[in-house]
This record gives sequence, structure tokens and C-alpha cells, in this order.
Amino acid sequence: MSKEKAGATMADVAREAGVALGTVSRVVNGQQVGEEFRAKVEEAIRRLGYQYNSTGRTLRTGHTNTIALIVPNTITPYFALLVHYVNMALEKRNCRMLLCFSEYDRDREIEMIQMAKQNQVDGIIALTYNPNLVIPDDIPFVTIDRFFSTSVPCIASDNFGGGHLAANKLKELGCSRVAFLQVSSTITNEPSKRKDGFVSACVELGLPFEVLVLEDGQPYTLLEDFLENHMENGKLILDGLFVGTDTLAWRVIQSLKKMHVSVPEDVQIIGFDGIRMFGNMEPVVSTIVQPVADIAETCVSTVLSKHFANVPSLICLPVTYLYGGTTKA
Amino acid sequence: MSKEKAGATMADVAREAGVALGTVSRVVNGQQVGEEFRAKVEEAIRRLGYQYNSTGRTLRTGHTNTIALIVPNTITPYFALLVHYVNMALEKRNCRMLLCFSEYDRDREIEMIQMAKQNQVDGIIALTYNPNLVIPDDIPFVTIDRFFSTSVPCIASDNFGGGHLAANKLKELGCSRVAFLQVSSTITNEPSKRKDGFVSACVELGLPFEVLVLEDGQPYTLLEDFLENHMENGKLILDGLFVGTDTLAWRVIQSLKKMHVSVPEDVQIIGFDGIRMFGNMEPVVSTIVQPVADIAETCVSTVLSKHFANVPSLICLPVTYLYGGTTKA
DNA sequence: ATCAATTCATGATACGTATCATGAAGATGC
DNA sequence: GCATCTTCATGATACGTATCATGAATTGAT
Repeated sequence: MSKEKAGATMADVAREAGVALGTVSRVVNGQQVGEEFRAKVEEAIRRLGYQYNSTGRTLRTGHTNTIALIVPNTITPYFALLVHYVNMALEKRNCRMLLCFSEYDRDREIEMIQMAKQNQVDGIIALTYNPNLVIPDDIPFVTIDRFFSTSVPCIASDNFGGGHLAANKLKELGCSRVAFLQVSSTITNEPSKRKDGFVSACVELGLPFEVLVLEDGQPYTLLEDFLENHMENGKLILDGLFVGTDTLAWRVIQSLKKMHVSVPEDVQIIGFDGIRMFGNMEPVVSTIVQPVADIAETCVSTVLSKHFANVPSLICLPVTYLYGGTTKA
Repeated sequence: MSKEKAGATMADVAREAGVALGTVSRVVNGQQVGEEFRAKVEEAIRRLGYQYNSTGRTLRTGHTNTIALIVPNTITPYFALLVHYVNMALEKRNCRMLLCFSEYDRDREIEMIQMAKQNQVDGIIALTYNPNLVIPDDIPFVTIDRFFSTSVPCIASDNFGGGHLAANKLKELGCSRVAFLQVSSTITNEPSKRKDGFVSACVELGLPFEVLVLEDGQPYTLLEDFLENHMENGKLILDGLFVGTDTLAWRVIQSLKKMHVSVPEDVQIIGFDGIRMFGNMEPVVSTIVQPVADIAETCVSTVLSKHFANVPSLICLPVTYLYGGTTKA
């Protein structure tokens, strides 16, 4: 109704209510104020449609209730999920999200950390691939999937356990000769342990296995070559595949389709991540599901922790198996 | 190297350089300053590692170089794309993005607009489904896919043209009996014109067509019923489908698979949006592609326009056809 | 050489808020 | 009824910045 051009300020409210500026502040912040004064102030606030100005508050208090989230992009479904759940976890705590895309560019990552600090964010959550990133030590900083040092908390899902689970599942589903396929990033990070868990379980189970890890940048055709090399008389001699990523699993499936190998009849495939088609439909592959919501929640609660210094330095969250049509169950 | 606890301030720089505060400000903002002074200040800035504090700047100038983007979520691939390109367009202009998820909740949309204003964003870009949203008139506001009034610029792709294009394409590919399938949102928005364009073109072409638009909330099984009802002797009597969304097209394809109707041999299908599997792989359906990057760029340039009042109220961007395997070409 | 015009550093101010020190008023104890 | 303690509104201050008015110094013109 009222035509306040720029929003009313505390001074306006104070004048309207006939009280001091400080009193208004204490009402707004829910501190102890005499009943009659509180009523007058609240009435004035209502009448003027006052909303606090977060810039002024930030300048005074030094904190913004904003957390920066740095991810490569939002097009990759896993990152999109992460962004969504992080935002939800933040919102639950009345915090805002400053979203930054690194696009796997290490210079950009550095700029963004600087920019975030310039914007006085209260903390940073980063999923980064920069091998020698300098983590600022004057602001709460949490990483995802990447362990830097004991002073930088890292949240990840149980990648080793996931690999273990995949091997056991393939064995249980009757596989007798399996392989692990992955395109590795240039750095060693938590997801690298998917292979370790898988190999370890295969050894335990006495399950014959092979491993192909492509270095980042090597052409995908090498992976197709690998598959071709395991064909005998038009049949694949592997009957189980654990692929490091749902995305890669999907590509493998497409390649196999061209080679007239049928999934899951001839070969069963388990991916990793738990990506769903269009975000909400049935999974596209049988997979080891990362608990994205938990990861996001943990990142947020960690980065906002009052006692940030005493926070554990590596938090591992449990994964689960999800049937998605590329295995027999 | 230096152990500045909290970042240096302009006053610190001024003291270090032996100049006045205002001089530092003018150097930082690239205004005219005498050469000797500029050198002294720049040296002091370098020495102290000064970075400007954006909160102080905002409090003084009133603008934040931040735009709020309100979308339902980031899990839906189309929204994820949009978020990505909007951020890129903003970054190019040295702006930040405050990302808000409405989750299709109209109350949340209202809260978020209020929150955004409280955070003094310089403008808002919103993709909303709230039928009676009150658009604030004291801040640049741009909508996507939804026309409110001539005073609120709306950016959309050429939905009518897209429908037209789809019909022509199906005709060109030999279809003789087609249908339009869609789940409509509860409100009338630009995407509703996909149907209009399609129908209009079918009439022009003399192409027999049918239309099924499910109201939001009606079960998907109605769509399957529609397909079942068009089966005769185990064959679908429709040979071309235009589906309002890639997501829905995908579901239709899954249903047809169960009915042993093969795509594109028995029926050709064109979707809408241009979604790619995992964000970067081959398209999952033949489709009408929305120019998401252009849309994002236009939204940003519009909302940041210096002469916001004189901006066109409806901007329509051209769509293209993309083959994706569910048509014959 | 004198005056007007220009350049440009200075110092002060305001943006909106939270909090500290102050002091007035009321409550309690003897 | 006096002193002590508590309650709580007040007014002032600082956070970091951009800009306005001021005036000093330099330039150009006559």
C-alpha cells in the first residue's frame, strides 16, 4: 500500500515510534526490550514495512550468512544434485549460497576464492581438481571428494566401500570375470579409491579381474579398444563391469550396443554416483549411489560449525546399491 | 607472506602511502589521480595486499553487482543449463549470482523475492509458475517463459515457431497422422504456444492431428491410455508425435517400448528443449532446441540494462531442430 | 606580472546497522 | 528512608566505502 521508494531504515522506524535507534535494533534482533517500547516499535515496523538491510548488518557484524560453493559446473548431473542439496541445507539455516563455476580451470578457482573472500562469505565449500590449490586459513573451508590436509575438512562418500560393494554384488550376481573401467582425473582424490575397494574385494573373493584406468585426456577410443580386445567369437569374455561413473557407464553401454553385446544378459554393469535421467526418473544404470543429500548437509553443517577448528578432517558417508536395469538384480 | 589477519582497509593503505583516504578510493576506482600519488598508492596496495571490501562499497553505492536467479530447482536438466549460462553471462560482466530454488512453491517465490531485495540485489531473473505473483516495481525484474505485463520484460524462445517447425519436420519426414502430447502447467505461459504453433502448422499442411494435454496433476497413465487407444492390430496408428518436453518424450518412448512400438521405425518423435544426456553427450531424442545460452545472455543484458524502463517487453529467440535418433533424420 | 581557469589532493560526510558506555528509573534490602 | 542493585532506553561510535565541497597549486591568457 505505502509508497516507500527506498525501504525504510531503522532511523525511520525510530522516528515513527518515537524511540531511540538502538531500541529498534534490539527489537529487530530479539533482545530484551520493555513491553510498551516493543509494541510501539513493532507497530512502526508494520506501518513502514521495514525490512532490515543486510548490507548494513554485514558491515557491522562482519558476517554475511552466505557460503560460497565452488563446483566445476551445473550441467553435469552430479554437480547439479549437489548444488541443489547444498542450497537446501543452507536455506534451512537461513543462509544464502554464492555459486561459482570453476569449469575445471585452476586459475578461475583461485579467482573465485578471492572473490568470495572479498564478498565476505562466512565459509567456502569447494569441489576442486586443482592439484596445488592454496587453501585460505582465515575462513572456514570444506572440500568435497578431495583430501588436502588435516586442517581442511573433507567430505566424501565411502568410495572404497563402494568399490567393495560393487565387486561383491557382481560376484553375487554370478559374474566370473570382471573389470574396472575409469577415466581418472589428473589428481589423486577420494574417488580414486573406488578402484582400490574393487580390487581389494576381488582379491578377497578370488574373482578374476582386470583394470583399465584412462588418464584424463586420453581418447575414449582406448576404452573401446579394450572392449574389442576382450571379444572372442563375437562374445565378450567379461561378464561383469564396474565403471567409475554413471556417465562413463552409459558410454560403455552405448559402445557395447554397437558391438551387439547385450546388457545385462551378456555382461552386467554397475556404475557409480546414482544419477537419474532428467533428475527424477528411473536410474539409467545399476549403480552405487552417493548420498548426495547427506554429503551436502554434512558440508554445510561442517562449514558453519561454531568450533570449526575441532571438526574431523575426513568424513566418509555410506553408499548403497541401486538396481537400474543393467544388472540382473 | 604477510599475516594480515583481517584484510587491509583503505584507511590502512592511505596511512601506508601517506595520502588521504579519498585519494586511495580514486585510485581503486580508476579515476584521475596524479602520477606520483597513484604510484605511491599502488605500491602501498601491493605491499598490504589490499582488496576492496564489497560490503562497504555496497553500503555506499547501493548496488551489489549481484543478480538473483529464481528457478524451481537445478535437478531438472533444462534449469541446470539455464543456471549455468546465466552465471556465465553474469560473470562476464563482473556480476555475482544469488541462486534461489522455488521448488514450484508460490510462497517460497514470494519469500525469495523479498529476501533478494533485502540483500540489495541489482535485479531479479525469475522462471516462475506462480499464477498471481506480485512483481516488485522498484527493482529490474525479468521473467523467463512467462509474460506478466508490458512493464515486465519476458524472455522466451520462439515456442510457437518451434511447434510450427516440429509439424513441418514430421510432415517432411513422411508422417501422415500425428499428435501433440503435453503435460501443461497450471498457468498459461509461453511454452503453451508450442501447441498453438503445431496445430497451426498442421492445419496449413493439411496434416491430420490430435492433441492431448494433461492438466498438471493428472496421472501419467492417461497418456499411456491415449497411446493404447491408438493401437490397431498391434500397430500404432499414429506415425509422428510432437511432445512438449524432452523429459516427457523420454517417458513416452519408454512406454512405447513396453508396447513393442519401435522408434523411429513405427513412429517418429520430436521433443522440445534440447536436453543432452549427462549434460554433454548426444541428445536423447530428436528435438526442438531452445537457445539456452542466448536466453541467459538476453536475460542478463536486459536486467542489467541502463535504460531498463525502455526495454522491449517480450523477446522471442529462435529455436532449431536437432536430430537425436527418434526420427528418421 | 596579474588574474582567471583548471587540476587534483584533502577532509568531512553519509550509507544502515550492532553494540558499548552512560545514566535514569524502578526494585530490593536493611 | 537511604543505599545498593537491577533493568533498560538513550546517544554515540565504528564498520569500509564513494563522493561532495573546499582550497591549494599549477597552468594559460592577457
